[in-house]
Amino acid sequence: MFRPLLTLHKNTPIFEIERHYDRIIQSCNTFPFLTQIHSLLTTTGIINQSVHLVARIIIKYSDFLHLQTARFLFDATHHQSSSFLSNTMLRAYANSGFCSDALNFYSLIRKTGVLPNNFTFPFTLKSCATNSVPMYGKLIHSEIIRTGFGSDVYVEAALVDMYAGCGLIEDGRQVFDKMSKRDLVCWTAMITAYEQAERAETALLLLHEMQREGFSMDWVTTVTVASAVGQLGDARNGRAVHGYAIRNVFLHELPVVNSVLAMYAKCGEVEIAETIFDLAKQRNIITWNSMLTCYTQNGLASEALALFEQMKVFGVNPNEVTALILVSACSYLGSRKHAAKIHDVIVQNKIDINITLRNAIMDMYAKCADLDTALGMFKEVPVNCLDVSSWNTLIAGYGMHGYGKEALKLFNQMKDENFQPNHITFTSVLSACSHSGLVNEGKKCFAEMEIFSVTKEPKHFACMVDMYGRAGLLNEAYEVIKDMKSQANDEVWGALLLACKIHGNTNLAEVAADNIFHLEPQHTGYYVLMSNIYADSRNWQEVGNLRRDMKNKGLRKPAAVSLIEVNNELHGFRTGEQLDTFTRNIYHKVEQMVVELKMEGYVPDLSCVFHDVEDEDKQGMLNYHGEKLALAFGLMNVDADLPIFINKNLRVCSDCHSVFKLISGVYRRKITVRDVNRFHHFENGMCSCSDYW
DNA sequence: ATAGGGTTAG
Repeated sequence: MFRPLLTLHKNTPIFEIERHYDRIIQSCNTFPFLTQIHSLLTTTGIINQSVHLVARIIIKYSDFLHLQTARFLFDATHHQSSSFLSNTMLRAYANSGFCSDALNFYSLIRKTGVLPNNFTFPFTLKSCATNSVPMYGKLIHSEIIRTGFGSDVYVEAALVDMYAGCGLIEDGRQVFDKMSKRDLVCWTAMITAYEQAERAETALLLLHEMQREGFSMDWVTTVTVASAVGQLGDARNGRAVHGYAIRNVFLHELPVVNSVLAMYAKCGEVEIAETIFDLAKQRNIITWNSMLTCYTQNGLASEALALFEQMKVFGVNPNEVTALILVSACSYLGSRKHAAKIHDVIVQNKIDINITLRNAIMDMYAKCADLDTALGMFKEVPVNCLDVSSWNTLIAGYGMHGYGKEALKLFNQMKDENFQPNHITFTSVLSACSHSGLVNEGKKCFAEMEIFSVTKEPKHFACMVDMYGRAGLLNEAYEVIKDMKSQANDEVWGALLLACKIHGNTNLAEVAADNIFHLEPQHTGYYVLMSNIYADSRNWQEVGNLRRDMKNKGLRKPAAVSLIEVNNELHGFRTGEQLDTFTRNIYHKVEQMVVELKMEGYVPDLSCVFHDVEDEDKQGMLNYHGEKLALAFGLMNVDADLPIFINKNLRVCSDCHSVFKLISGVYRRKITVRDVNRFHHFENGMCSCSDYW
């Protein structure tokens, strides 16, 4: 409890009384305690003598997010016309995120004739920035000029930040350029503006300009610069920033640790990120989320989920960002068990499921082959609470499972509900049509893009090429590319290349490959595809040439991983894994499987083996493809009446595809395989993709 | 007796 009033003498000067209560208010840590002090000061009449104490209490109320109580106090005082107290009220609103209240309050005090000063504007501008209300911001800007505060550095920095927050960087830049004297904060504000607008190069150019002017980065600047470098994904530059942070002892600041960690994550330097995480003296939720993101973005979703377990051990509660990261990790893994668990975590921790998170969860279920749950979540939401992404998610979900008709139905329903389809909607619809062989419907949708004034991007053309390719209409596919007004990218040519592989057209394939290798000389997948096409036509010389080409460029086929969940545990299989007793059993099972299938008419597709070896070895290598190992493991361990679900990070090879089809017939098993592009549902010797993928 | 630039997710 605080010292009773009695100990203060009746004649104590007001400044001492102020100092006394000032300390008490500052150290006050509960809301009821604060109201007690408040009423004490009211009954003793002290509050009417001290604007200072009123301000203190207002700020303290806002710390407890009791803005209404703060406002009552403001309205009840006799000092309403003081600029200082109005600024305090404004600050209370602005700093606790009540931005519209702040702006309303600003209008009010302007109307009642309180004079704004150089302190008033930064608070107001901050509210405009976080609220992103450019109209209002510009209005305030003109008032700043009119009232003569246009060349105060604080006000100018706040203006730059306000314009940036409203997405009007150029207006911010104009303010910045006109400044007569710039300090480090202004420079940082401008650099941050570019960084936030994803213009990292410009941000770094401005940084160099700043350094030429003789300023060096402080820790706040370092945070922004690390973000910019992360955007560019340049690991060498990243190490330079990290080094700078170490030399200047900035790593004591948690935001610096977090931004450097996130930077390495974006540069693909998982191990350095891990070291930084391990060595961090303190961690907050952002540190944990950044590390989770690092794993998820670098294809290490299992590590992310394992780290989340750690996080629980440390007693750190997940927030809505954590939820999004975990959901996306699980989408990648395609694990139903984790999907249910993560959904549960979200509910248990009372994380607000806003529409963005809800869409992500629906996407997760779709990618875990659980469309029903996704659809159920969709239907739970009133139509006016959905957004375009909700529709897109479900349309894409149907599409990747090969339910083209349902995807189209949703698309139509979406239009009936007056939602404006965007570029992603059309990508989803077109790819749904293509996955289901709905050529005419696809053509119609493609034409519809103009009606909704959605610009046709390469990815949309790629869908069209894919659609014609699937139908065997290679000329039409080629025409689509020729008709493109913009230049075709590797994605578009890649779709044509795939069509050529499936329909065995080596000549057109060479045209496509030629273009691709010019556009994307580093992309391994296309070399593999083209080399398979040559192998199909028994052109071993060209196969050899391509392989040498790849070797010279230092390209390697990325490691294929197949995941399968058995008894609530996730197992990963890589092609040709080392033999131990565990895998030896599985290899044995595969061989046994192959023998049985051969009796059913299975002929191994040796062209699927990339290596230039004897056919007998090829057969061996084929057998040890990760998805076959996973399947064998599944057959051995999953109950006969349950479906088998395998998730692969690359395309399924055509030999594995035939094996899966045969197994589904001979062993009467339902098998679902998710590859990079889509789902394959195998049943009764057939696949939902109709052998085109 | 008050102020401006800051990190994760999409």
